[in-house]
Amino acid sequence: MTDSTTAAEAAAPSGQGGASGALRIAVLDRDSGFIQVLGKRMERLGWEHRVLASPVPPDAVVSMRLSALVVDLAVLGPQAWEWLERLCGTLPELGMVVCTGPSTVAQRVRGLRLGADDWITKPCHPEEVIARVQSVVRRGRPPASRADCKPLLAGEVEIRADRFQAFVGGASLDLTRREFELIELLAGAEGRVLEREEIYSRLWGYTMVRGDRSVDVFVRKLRQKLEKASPRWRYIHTHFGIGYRFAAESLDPQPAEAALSPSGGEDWGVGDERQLTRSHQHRELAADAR
Amino acid sequence: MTDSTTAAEAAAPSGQGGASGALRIAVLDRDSGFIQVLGKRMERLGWEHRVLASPVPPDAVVSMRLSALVVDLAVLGPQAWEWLERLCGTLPELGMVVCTGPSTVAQRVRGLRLGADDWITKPCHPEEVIARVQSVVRRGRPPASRADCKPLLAGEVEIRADRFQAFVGGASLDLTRREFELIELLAGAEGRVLEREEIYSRLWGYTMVRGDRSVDVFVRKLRQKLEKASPRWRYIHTHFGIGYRFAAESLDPQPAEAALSPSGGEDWGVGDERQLTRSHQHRELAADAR
DNA sequence: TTCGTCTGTGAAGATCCTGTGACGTTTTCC
DNA sequence: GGAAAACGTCACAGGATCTTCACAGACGAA
Repeated sequence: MTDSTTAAEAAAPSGQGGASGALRIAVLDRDSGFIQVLGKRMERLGWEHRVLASPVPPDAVVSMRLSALVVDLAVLGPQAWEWLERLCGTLPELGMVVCTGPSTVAQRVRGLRLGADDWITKPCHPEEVIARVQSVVRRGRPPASRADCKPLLAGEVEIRADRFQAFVGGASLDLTRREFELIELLAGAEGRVLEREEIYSRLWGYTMVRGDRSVDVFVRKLRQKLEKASPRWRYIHTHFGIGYRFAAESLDPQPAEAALSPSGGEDWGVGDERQLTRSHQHRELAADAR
Repeated sequence: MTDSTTAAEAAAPSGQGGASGALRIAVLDRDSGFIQVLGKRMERLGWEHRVLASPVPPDAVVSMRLSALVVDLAVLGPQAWEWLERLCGTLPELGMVVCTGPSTVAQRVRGLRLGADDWITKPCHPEEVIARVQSVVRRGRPPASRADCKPLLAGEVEIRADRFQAFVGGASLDLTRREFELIELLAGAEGRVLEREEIYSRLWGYTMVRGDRSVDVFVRKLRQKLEKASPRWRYIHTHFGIGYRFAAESLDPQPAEAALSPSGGEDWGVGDERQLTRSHQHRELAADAR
């Protein structure tokens, strides 16, 4: 391989750089002086970084779980645009900073339109590159730190982002990281149907390839644990051909509504929902219960 | 106020530009030539934009619900940095693009660190500004889910894109994916007649072969479910030899029009419609009433 | 009114989708 | 270094959904 790595991997919570300040950056360039200076600077910041000397297939980039990629288009040769487009298409979350020699307005516009997040013209000061990378990464990341959001409640389940866990009656569901991310995502969108592709791209950070069953498998695992801990409720509902929807629904006839009603938030009439999905429920429950 | 506005306000759903491509942009600059060219370009893109000629207090910016702000620091004078910092602190979601005259690396780094999302050096090409604004907004905005579009209302039916479902009186119609796509398409074009070929190509993604009955079959399924859930209304109207038209029409004598009229919103001349389809309607009602 | 064409309808078969258990690989923790 | 846990992939079975077909009824032009 044409790369070198530094620093310990940093349990990147969601496929992207960690919640702390530590980033994973790759630099695709051949200008050894530039690389060296930049590398030193990043090291001082505690960023993981690796240098790539030759074009890397998008798939390989995916597996690097980067926060951002700094790339000199010159290294890519004639297929630069195609490469850029493919990569940005695959990893929309990845911060893509083009740092390359003199260019025309048209080229810069093209690059930005294809998905690049910033374009720096060489020669440039490494500090500016750093600042722009930070800017790009900062922007791509949701501002809220997970610590300070209050726990989500749904049915008997309590989802606590600060602990990466869900609880039922105080007992942990013992969710793995992926399982937790999934329930957090679903519950955060309570009521809405999330498409598989969306779930996948938000959890894994890149676009799902057709036929991938990972989401389904994790939904099953989640359901199993939820079912075991809270057997009288159904939480995850399948929408055939689309994806999944999270909504706590009691299996008991009419469980005193008030007692366990979910978070107050802006829900569009959960009451409705209860009734209106009657027929729906049958199907879903039938499906769920099997 | 020192600003001029174009375009009607457009209930920007979530503080960011709408789910479509329409953005709300403000330009804080005094270079009239630059402003004009940029304005023209944005207009062509259908963006709402306003020009600010003097520093605006952050609170005022908040109320503008912008997607992005393009600012020339020169206009801000000596308090530029403080202003920038305050604004970025207040509105981390706002895309902040600095577009200003020659600067030092230190200045650019400082600006980016304070929260600017991009920094363009004048003189620059308006197209590049546009592209960079797009890039900044694209990055800041979650991949644009269909979640935040408000439900469509027609007669007794409520179509909710976030749930991939239609509801009547709170009860789900239990539409399959295709059925939902169809009702969404038809209702989205309420009043207009959609040709089979168009429906087909928009739903299936490729052109319909002559003799294909798929559209008809799905219209029937939809009608069945609508009829069952909302028997006193007709929604889908056949236009012989052409295609279908969606319009909620009550079968009750004259149900005080106002009481049950559909969503208030921007109407595409319902009045017209009523008249011009007069002859048509006879036919339709006859057909429908069977 | 008559005929050719278009649309509504029900049903059957093909197709696609999801739930599930199992297995090999990678990561984490001793 | 080794065991355990977590992860990702696969194949299969059962369902849900889609597509196609044939026929009957409706429509429009002559």
